[in-house]
Amino acid sequence: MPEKTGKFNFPYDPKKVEHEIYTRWEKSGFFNPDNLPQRHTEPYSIVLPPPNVTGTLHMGHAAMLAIEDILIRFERMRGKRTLWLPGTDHAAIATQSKVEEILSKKEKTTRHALGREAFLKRVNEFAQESHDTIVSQVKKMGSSVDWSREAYTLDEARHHAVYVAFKKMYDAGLISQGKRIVNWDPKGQTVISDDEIIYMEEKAKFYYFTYGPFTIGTARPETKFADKYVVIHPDDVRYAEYEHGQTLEVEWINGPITATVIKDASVNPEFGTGAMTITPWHSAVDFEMAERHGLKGERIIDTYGKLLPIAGEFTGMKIKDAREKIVEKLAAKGLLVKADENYVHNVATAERTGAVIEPQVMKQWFVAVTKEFTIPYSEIPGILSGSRTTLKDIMRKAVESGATRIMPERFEKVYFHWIDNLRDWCISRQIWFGHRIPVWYRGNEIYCDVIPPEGEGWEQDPDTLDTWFSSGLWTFSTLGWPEHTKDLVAYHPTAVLETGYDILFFWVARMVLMSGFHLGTVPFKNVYLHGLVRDEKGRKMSKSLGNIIDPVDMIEKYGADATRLSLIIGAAPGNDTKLSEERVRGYKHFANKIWNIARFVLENGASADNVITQEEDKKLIEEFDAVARRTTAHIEAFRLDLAADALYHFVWHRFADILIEESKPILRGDDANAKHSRRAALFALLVGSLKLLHPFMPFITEEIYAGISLPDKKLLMIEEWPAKQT
RNA sequence: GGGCACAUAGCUCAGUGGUAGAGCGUCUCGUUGACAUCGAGAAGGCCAGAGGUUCGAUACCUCUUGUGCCCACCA
Repeated sequence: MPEKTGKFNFPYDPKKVEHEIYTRWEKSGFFNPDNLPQRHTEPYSIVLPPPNVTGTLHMGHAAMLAIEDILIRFERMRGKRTLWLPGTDHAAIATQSKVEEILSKKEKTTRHALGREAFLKRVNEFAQESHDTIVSQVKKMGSSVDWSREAYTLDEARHHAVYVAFKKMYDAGLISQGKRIVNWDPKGQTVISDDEIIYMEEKAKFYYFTYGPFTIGTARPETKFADKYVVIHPDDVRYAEYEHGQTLEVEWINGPITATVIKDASVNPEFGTGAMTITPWHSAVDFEMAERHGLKGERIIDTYGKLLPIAGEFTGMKIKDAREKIVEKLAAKGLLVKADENYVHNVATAERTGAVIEPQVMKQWFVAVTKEFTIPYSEIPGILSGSRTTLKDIMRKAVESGATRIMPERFEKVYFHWIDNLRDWCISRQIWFGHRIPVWYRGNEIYCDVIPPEGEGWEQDPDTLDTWFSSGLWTFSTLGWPEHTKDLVAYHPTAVLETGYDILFFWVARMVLMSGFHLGTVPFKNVYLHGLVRDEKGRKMSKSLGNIIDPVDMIEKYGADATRLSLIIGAAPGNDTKLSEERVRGYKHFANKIWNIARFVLENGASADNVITQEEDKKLIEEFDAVARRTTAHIEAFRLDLAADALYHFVWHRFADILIEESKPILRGDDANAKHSRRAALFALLVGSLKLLHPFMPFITEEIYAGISLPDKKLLMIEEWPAKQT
């Protein structure tokens, strides 16, 4: 009877072993590439997309951690000097609004009541708590990140990098202050960028008013007080009798005004009556039109969404309340022609606060994306060192040239399309949590530098930077830039940036911009975009739907390995994944299967002492080698889903169901040679399978491997990958 | 308005120029020595529709329909 190896007699219990295994890995020091054995030479790096310190990790984060850990563990076993650099993101506006929400709900107070300093203390406390939770969750997933290099977008080193970056771009003339029309969030009391806007479909009333000889259409009567320009298309025959620049006396909301006729080709003659009035201060399109013709605009709405004194009797009213009243007044004056009740349009809302965006003309800081500058050094194909270029050009060429490859490829088109429509990036925010803008004022003097100016009377700009400004530097600020560090030389550009397709523009493009400008290189060679993790019905997971599956719950119940596999198999790059608890449970079964394979093989006396002598056993090894090569090819092609699926199939339905079953009679038979050889084959298959499975299921494979006796055995995480070439 | 995808077994999805695969589910049978967190087997698909290219198309091209997403936004 075969000897019983006690350890394998019990069902596999991930909960018992996972924490201990992670500690073993951490203690080994091998997460840090500096400690890897000599065979690990060629650097390979991934920076972890830093989770926001706004709370806890969700399944999307878990998928990200699983994918990146697979790539890192795979390359580490292949002998690369792997660095996976972790960190967290202060997430400026997201974190600030979260804390403000807590303050208003639980303590009935506001940030203004607390004051800047006290409020920031609260935010930092909150951020610290979130950080600690996130770190523990990252560990639970088995992520082999180098904690010794952990970074935070708001820590000292990153703060320095942000200031240096700002200063350099300021000096190059790419960052400047400008009075332009911006997206004002009246609830958040800050400006936000174009990308932070969500358009919501809304049914509204569309009014037609008499405006002198014209009938004009509008959905926003409350902005019309200062409308002194009536715009028509130059070729519109209905209005041919009116000249561009002609003035007319018209009766309007608060009495007669002088209106000027403007002819502009951007007017759509098909829409409404083909005649409109414009409000340059509160509409981006109107603002541009006004700029074209040198028209004056007036401010009508304040930063709280209330009407200014220009509104006369309506002064101080909220725009929503004022709307009906103004229509009533116009109707009373006989100027209302009709109202269309079924007008559907898209209204811009703020991503964070949900408030309706009120365009305003304000002085803000911008990054110029189409302004030419001389790039001192460039490795980006198509952009020569010392040549004139633009940030937009850098972003385009980086991907166009193939220096950065986006997967799946279809997102490259999306990326180009976005770049073509890109406007200057507004980077100042009127919030407190974040990197304060490194600019100081004294009277008419302005000073920009990494260190504050000397002398009396200087006031620092109260605004902070868009969170994506600091995350744009992430691939190199984490490696010690602006210092010319060893890490920076070895690990930049990084190998892969793996993230959700939803932040392609926010983040990926900004990193390309920043790395291109500051280093003259791309930030990463590959962009791997994963999909969203949805529930089993394909809905987004959300609190209100109550369909959130918590990764920590799944790990507690089924183990990290099963959780990882459920997020990998069936998840092609860029495609959304549907996850259900059933699936996770299914992969727990698979973990148990692996456990029992090991138990069978080891209990039947297989060990490193056996030698393969039989022809059919050699064939088994060949079969395994083919599986190893196929797995390797899939991972190299970033098809982790296919790699994992192929392994799952081989291990369960080939190794367990067929090879082991066929081995039983041999192992119980009388042919000593056959028995010996088959033991060797099963042993080789077991050890090989553990290696192939390790990147996907690191815990159980490491645990089984620990129970096997082998000469020169190391931790499985640094053992050699079975397939040398594909 | 512009663009990008997707449509394959009940469900979730692979796939390839040579008339289809997996997992889960369903059904039947089996099994006290690796594992019931199991095994063997079965049923189940005009590969969305139409046309074209080809000796041959689920796969390549065009159109149609349906679904999802992104961008822009017209007062």
